[in-house]
Amino acid sequence: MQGLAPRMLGRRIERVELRQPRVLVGEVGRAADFTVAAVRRQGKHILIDLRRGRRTAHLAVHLGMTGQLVLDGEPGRHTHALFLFDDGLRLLYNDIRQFGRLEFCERLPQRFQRLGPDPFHLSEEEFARRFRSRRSMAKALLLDQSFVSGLGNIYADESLFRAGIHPRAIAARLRRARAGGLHRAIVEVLQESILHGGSSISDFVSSDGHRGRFQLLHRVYRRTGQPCAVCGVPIRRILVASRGTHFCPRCQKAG
DNA sequence: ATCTATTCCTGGCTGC
DNA sequence: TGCAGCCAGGAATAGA
Repeated sequence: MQGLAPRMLGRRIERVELRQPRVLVGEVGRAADFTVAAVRRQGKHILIDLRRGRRTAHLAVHLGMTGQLVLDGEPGRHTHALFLFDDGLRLLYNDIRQFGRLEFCERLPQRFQRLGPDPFHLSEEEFARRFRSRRSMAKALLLDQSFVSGLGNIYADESLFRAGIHPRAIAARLRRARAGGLHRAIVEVLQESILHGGSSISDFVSSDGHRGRFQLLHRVYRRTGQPCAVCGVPIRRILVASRGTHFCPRCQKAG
């Protein structure tokens, strides 16, 4: 997103080419003739605010697992939309598994109002209060976008590991200090991954498939059977909220 | 409120 | 070497 904004801001969309209807919502072609007024993020959604005279609209993008927004790349077999700007800049939306969505809308859909707060904009106290008011499992809560927005499977597992909290721990049963520690772990993990380029969309240009440095930071995610970096006990994998969940059975406690 | 299962889809992996 | 079968996963949805 940070890579997208400087180049797209103020540019007018001259032409739109659409390939795979499945990932497209609304009449994406109507984005033509609009100018990019802002590029921002809400949870896992990237919002491209558009303006044409007094009219406003949005391109709302959710990358899902394998979606990519690519500037000036070559369109391939997984390119579903192509935006050509007035200065020759080209924006591609690629998505291999088509779990992502690219939507054109005049007003943001309801689901945006249901998005919970960004972890960065929550105080530790507020997070702990919200967290301890819920009776669901810690991992499920972190994945619930109406509780906090922006966390996916990787960062949920990594945050719980750093906080030493078992993914199946009941949120309401954790002591306040532990809930606060979880908020610190979340912010730490997110900041660290951003620092290592994990969230910079323009870095995804490499066609060699999502191999960012952030993978080197993972201490539990997809490390099943490998020794815990802290205590050496093998990392375990279980299902929580129908999601593959990785944790250290010694370092992460339910209490 | 909160749980599970299901659906979408493709590439990567396993095993024969 | 080829190919079938299985699996992951974000979020919406249905049903408990």
